[in-house]
Amino acid sequence: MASPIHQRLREDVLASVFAPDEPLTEAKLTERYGASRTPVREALQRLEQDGLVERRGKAVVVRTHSAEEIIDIYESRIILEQAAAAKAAVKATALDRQLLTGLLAQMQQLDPSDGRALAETNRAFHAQLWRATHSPSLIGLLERLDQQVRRYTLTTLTYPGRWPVVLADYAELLAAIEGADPGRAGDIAARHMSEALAIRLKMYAEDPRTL
Amino acid sequence: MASPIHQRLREDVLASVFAPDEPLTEAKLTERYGASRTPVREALQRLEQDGLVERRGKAVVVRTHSAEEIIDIYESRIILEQAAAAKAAVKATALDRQLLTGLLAQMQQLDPSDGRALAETNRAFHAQLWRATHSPSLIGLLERLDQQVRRYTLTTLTYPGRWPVVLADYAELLAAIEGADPGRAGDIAARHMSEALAIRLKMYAEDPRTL
DNA sequence: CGGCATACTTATGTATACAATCGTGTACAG
DNA sequence: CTGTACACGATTGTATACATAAGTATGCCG
Repeated sequence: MASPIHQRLREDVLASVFAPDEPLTEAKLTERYGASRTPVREALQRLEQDGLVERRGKAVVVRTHSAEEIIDIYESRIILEQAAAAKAAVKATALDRQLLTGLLAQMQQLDPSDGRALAETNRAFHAQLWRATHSPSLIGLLERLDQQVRRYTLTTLTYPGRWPVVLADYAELLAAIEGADPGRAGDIAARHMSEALAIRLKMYAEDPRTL
Repeated sequence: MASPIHQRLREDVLASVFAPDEPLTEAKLTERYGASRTPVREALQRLEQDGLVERRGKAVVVRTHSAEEIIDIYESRIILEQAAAAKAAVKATALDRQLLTGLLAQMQQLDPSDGRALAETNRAFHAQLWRATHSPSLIGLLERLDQQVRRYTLTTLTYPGRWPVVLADYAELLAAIEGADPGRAGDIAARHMSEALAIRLKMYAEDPRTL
């Protein structure tokens, strides 16, 4: 499986290639990706199940989220990230810790204005933290939630003054994991995600279009 | 959408109609459900994404879980059920509480040996509790986890002495929700699910085939 | 002039034909 | 007798033709 057009369409949706109300007709995608309707339909179905697109009437459009929905997803994610951090503190192997340390070092050398690089490495750090739980179900749930808001997450990292705090949080989190302290690791993760939500809310209040 | 054969196939998989290593060939399903390959393939893909079937080499088979995997899923579910109960204590409407009360009353009048009825109403109770959170993301995550182990959950409820404890837990949980006490509601839910996991582990130790 | 019915256009839902691939069995060689 | 290579069969992946239904525009009637 893992049809190439499935991934290409996903990337395009996440990269906001399509307007929020632009109908993703099978004919259009067929031409765009040079495949027939069958694999296109398959890709659309998968993205629909992932919550990245939705059927509106007959047409399929990229799914947008209201402010309430994004808050809701964030709140669920706070819970899962807390649980993941706590579990990682118990289950992480030496390799996991090494990889996390390396990623943090990488992040510390980035240009804080390069939003794209920030988002990319930040995501890699989170993904590695999830893997460090060695819990397939947790990883699956977190990936699912992350995907649904990935189109929006770029913005919080470039919020004035945010990036240094992120780095400090991660350093503290790693220390808690090194110390095998699940309670502290969970608290840090929960606080970190709560702050991210708070920033998002503030940004929304300042300019509702940032959604 | 909501193809009827998708639901039928799902029900059959959950009802263990197919052997764990029986290949679900499209030809066979085509004949069984009287549809062509296209909708059958669609159904298979959806079930695959739901984690109910998996591709083994070329064939698709119903997914089985090792003891470790089931424990892992339970542990994630403990976290989510705790969060859901806590949130329900805050967000539940009068209607939600009424529905939960009604379901509990129903459960108290069931024959404790009728495993099928127990499982059914128990599931309805959980589902209503999830809805009482009014959190689409939480509901989605819990539904996802539940589906993956639904084939196994029947058994814990009929474990000797378990059912009365379940009813007592639910009554206590409802009281916490009525009292709008999220901490207590979460604790009860977490304890309840932990006990369910413990029972499953005990059953597995007594007879590994119960998986 | 406005609303509703109806025909038409366009997109999706379904079936089937064709292509490619994977697994398997068999035959041959070492 | 065993390991490997090759060929065949079965099953899935892809393309396309056909059926159906939803959305839309137009024209007629009120």
